[in-house]
Amino acid sequence: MPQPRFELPPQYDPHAVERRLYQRWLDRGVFTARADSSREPYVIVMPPPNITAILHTGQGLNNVIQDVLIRFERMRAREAEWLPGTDHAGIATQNVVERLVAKEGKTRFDLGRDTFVERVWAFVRETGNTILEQLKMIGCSCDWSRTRFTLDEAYSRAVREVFVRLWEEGLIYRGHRVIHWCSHCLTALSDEEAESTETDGKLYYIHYPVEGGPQPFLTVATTRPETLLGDTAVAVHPKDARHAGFVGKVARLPIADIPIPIVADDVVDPTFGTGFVKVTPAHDATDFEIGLRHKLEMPLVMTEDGRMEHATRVPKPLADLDRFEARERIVDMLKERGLLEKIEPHRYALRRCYRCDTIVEPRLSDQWFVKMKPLAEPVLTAYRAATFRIVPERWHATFEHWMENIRDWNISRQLWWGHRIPVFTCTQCEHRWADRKDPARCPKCGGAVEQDPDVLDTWFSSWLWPFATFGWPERTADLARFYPGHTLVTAPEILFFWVARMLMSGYHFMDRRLPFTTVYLHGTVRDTQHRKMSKSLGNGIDPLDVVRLYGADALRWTLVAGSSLGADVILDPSDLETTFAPGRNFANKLWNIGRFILAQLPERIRPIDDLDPATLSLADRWILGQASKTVLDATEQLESFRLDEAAKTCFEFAWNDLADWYVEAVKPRLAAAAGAAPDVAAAHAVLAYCFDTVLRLLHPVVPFLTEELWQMLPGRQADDLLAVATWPTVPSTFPKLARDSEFARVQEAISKIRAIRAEYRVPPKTRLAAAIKPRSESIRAAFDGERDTIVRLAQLSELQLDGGLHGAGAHAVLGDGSEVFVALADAIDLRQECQRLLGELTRLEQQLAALDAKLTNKNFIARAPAEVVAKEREKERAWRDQRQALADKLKSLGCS
RNA sequence: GGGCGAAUAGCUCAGCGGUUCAGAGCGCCUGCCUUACACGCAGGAAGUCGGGGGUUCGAAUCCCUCUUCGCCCA
Repeated sequence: MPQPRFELPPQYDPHAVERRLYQRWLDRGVFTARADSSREPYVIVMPPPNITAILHTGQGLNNVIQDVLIRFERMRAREAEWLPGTDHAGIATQNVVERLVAKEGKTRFDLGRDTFVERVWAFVRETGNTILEQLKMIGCSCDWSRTRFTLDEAYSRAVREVFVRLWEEGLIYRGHRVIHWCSHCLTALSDEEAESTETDGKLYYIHYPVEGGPQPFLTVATTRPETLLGDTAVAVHPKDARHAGFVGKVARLPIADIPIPIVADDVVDPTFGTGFVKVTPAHDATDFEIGLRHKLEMPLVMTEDGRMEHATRVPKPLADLDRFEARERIVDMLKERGLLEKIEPHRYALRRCYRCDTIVEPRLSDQWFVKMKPLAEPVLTAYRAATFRIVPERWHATFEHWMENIRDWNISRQLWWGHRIPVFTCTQCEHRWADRKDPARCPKCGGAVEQDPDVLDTWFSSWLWPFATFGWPERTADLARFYPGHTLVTAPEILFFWVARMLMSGYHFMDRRLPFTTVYLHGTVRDTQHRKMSKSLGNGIDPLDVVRLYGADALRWTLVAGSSLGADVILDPSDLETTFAPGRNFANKLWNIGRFILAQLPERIRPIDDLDPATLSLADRWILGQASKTVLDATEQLESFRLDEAAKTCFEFAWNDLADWYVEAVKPRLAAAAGAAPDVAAAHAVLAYCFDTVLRLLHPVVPFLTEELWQMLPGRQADDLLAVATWPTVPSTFPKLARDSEFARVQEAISKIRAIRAEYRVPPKTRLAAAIKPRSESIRAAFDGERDTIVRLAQLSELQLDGGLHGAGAHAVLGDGSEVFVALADAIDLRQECQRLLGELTRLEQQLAALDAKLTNKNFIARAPAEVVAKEREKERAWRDQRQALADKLKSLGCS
């Protein structure tokens, strides 16, 4: 026996290979796309994680999916660009650093704006690359040479350019209206950032005394009693007959004791509460509209940090109280005055800050807005014209609905960390304009200028990600080459925040070219109770723990194979062992398949298409056919984003076909390989080809393990890398090799014999004599050709193909009617044997009865497609053969 | 209140009109350390495909409805 070329440990050790291989890929620059390449580009831009983020499983899933796609296309000879980067995350980052500053007993106001911002920069410089480094640990093949940050100088120029252009186009305006305000972050939020959650709250019914009305008081219902201090009217629906007599009268606001008008307005929902609605224009968006229509006062009765404050409206005991304390106090005061009718439980949507979870307060203020309709409409049209698509398709309605009902975007944030809004105001002539450069003087009067103190919403920079990252507004080679991109992979949570806006900015600023052709929305990672994994719930899984325990490939495999297109991924944080066993087990299996095959292969292997088909066994032809099918299926599945199916297709080929059957079947041939018989050369060539092929197919999902094994295949050059090897295709010679499916008969015969052995408890090492009586001469040839395989895999001492064996034994019938006999002598129990065969016969007769009913049904014959009918007839023939064979067996055994 | 999705083996999920179609992985049972792998091999048990109604020659698969759960938008 020749010396094996490798001595490999029986268990795959991911840690030994991952770091080394990743470094090798980096050194060879295989992740770096070239703008001057002649290859067709394939571009993915990574959803930039927050600069402060550390990797969680959801991002792991997101990035592994992207990596599978980019590696697949890279192997398909596309110029693959996967652009990584981070997002400055205004609110989140500022919050993190504020907490650090707080530990020193200070606030950002103590430090002052410039010092604080410098502090954030220092923090970002120190920790900002954490998550990108973590992506390397899980194998992500990003083009690190093009890593971007939304506050990079060049990127900031793009943000400013976009702002100024929109300003010039009249799409940016100053709005005086009620916005969502976070009293913790002290900033305005967009509609999307104020997340609404169903909440169990209370509905308070409050009496407002009325002067000269039909009754001495009216009753309003509210969820926020403390806001009544800001009421400037009570409204009813104009057609509400119950309350018509009140309109035009004056109510007295409880506690504040201020007269307010009773008005009629269409927006009042007469079915809500009592039909009377308190109107608080400065603290409710709907009430603000009512206020405008009725020219009401709009007093703010709260401070920016959520405390009650107003010179005349907020009385002493309430002044300076937090809004929720004030609510309790006001309720008490109303009770004392007999003005609280009742409190009812009430379920309603409450908005919370998406960064700090504080309950958002609607608040009247001045903010910068972007007019969205002109940006959204062309994208909607393009979408309807199928210029790009969303997968899975079910997001269609959600996307359209949001785009159709798009609302203007509040882009100012009262923060310090971010892109300062480039709007300048002259302190003398009050001229106001947006500028690409910081102006020293007012261009109109030469007066001193002041810049708007606010910064832009972070999403106002990330919506430019697909082109600002490539150098826009400069006309760079990168931009020409890598815009527009192809696939955007993200979670549905940010479909509106980010995806829709990128589509709009891309269309608007990049000559009506959308930034990608496909938006792939994947699922959410949840625990076994279907709760989203989160830091606050403590139900997260640290992907790097998984890497340490089981390796990056096991993590990747579990995530990819475990999530079908767009479906949520359920993982058990309390049992990593069970959760990631499939990935670890498969990695180890593949390792061991390699361990065996690599030990068998000589230095020189015949190329697969050099083989003379005449020298191929049935098993050879079968496995090559399975390989072809696997290549075609896996490719098609990856192309249509069904990554889990692609993974499983390869899994089944590697494990069920190659390892369980082919490798076992060729062992005798390999063992007998003293000389260089053509038979052995063929086995080597087929093994090498199949293993090489499946490594290529699996590389996008489990890159480390496959690269490591692939390096060891014979004939590798020193600088060959699987990461840039070509994607398999089916050789043109294969169809005529692969046509034969007769190996399935051999498998079935072996399985039947094994089942008999198990049933009669034959010890594994005991070899039995067996006979097969083939149904036809061609079937006989198949069994004859794989005689050694059957003998080996069924643990036989001999195999006769002409029914030569008689006596006590067990019987079985194959699908095609061929008969199997296993000699068991004393071990046989005739009653058991009869029962078993009778059971099979009964099952078969039931199936046949159902089939007969189908075939005698005139409607079926008439209406079902001819090929379906033909297939059923064929099936019936085979089953009748089986039944006949079984009946004969029963008769010959004397069963009754 | 409107929209979307899910409900299939103990668990996590595939299958979404016709192939013995009721499947996979994990778990479970039986037997095996058969010189690639016990993270393995062989054999096996296990589900009236959430309930009801309909369309069809034929329904886990399409339609309606109900129940439960989840998500999004008011």
